[in-house]
Amino acid sequence: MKNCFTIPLPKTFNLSLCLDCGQAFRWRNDGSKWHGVAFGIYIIIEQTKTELIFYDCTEEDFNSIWKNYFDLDCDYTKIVSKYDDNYLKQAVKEYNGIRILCQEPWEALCSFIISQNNNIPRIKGIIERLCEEFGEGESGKKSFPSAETLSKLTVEDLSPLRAGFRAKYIIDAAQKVTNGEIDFAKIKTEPIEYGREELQKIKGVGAKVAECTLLYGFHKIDAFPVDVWVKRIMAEMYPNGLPACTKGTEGIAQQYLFHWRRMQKN
DNA sequence: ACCCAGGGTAACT
DNA sequence: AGTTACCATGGG
Repeated sequence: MKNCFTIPLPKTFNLSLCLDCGQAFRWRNDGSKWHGVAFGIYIIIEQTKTELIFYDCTEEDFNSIWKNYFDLDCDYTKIVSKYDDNYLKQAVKEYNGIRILCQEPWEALCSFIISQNNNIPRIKGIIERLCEEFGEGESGKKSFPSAETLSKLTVEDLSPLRAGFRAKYIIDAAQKVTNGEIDFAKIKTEPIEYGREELQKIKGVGAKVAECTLLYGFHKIDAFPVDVWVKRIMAEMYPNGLPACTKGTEGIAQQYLFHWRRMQKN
């Protein structure tokens, strides 16, 4: 039995906001604790006033997975302190501690293919069924199914997911990733424009899904996904574009604005 | 019954 | 090059 691993609470960090702001879809909360799976590892995490507790977690697992997953080497305090306009300041004031998680590229790609013309509760349901049906491990703790696994399936095989017209897109993405048509290693190292072009070769991947994949799966924090909420934000608040203080970190500004706008009624 | 959801595609002007 | 119907599904 592993022990738990505890670290002092990082600055500009809020566990609930990181896990439930619409960037990752496999986390559930149970009182003050959050549980979920990333990189094939099941974990329970709790944030207290002063600490972050990783249950059943070794220091090795923390260093090799969770430290990176929560982007703990990035100084978000420095980034958000640059915000010099009232909307961004307000979003950070209300939702301080959102970070861009470093998810697995395939999980991010597949998840945001599922997200198209869909809502977050339903996205979570489809992904949960996807993992239960085709992932590996104990029920409730299963890994996200690999592209290789899904590449061998048919649209009919995916019918239990109730993913609708997105099922064929999932299969096409899995095949292109598995047969090397899409090269994740190169997308990671090349400038963002390369990933934009490559990812959109997948059926059902347009500009927005590509942008989400680059932001959440490849940690390209200058990616700027524009969904219906961000579209509203840009029309209502930034008709002349994002303020200059977000240059190079547009994806982080996007996450604060997206969550802030989505949480307010109307 | 109608509208919307972290959109994209194909078929139109 | 810029619009528009349509795509499955489920909640409000």
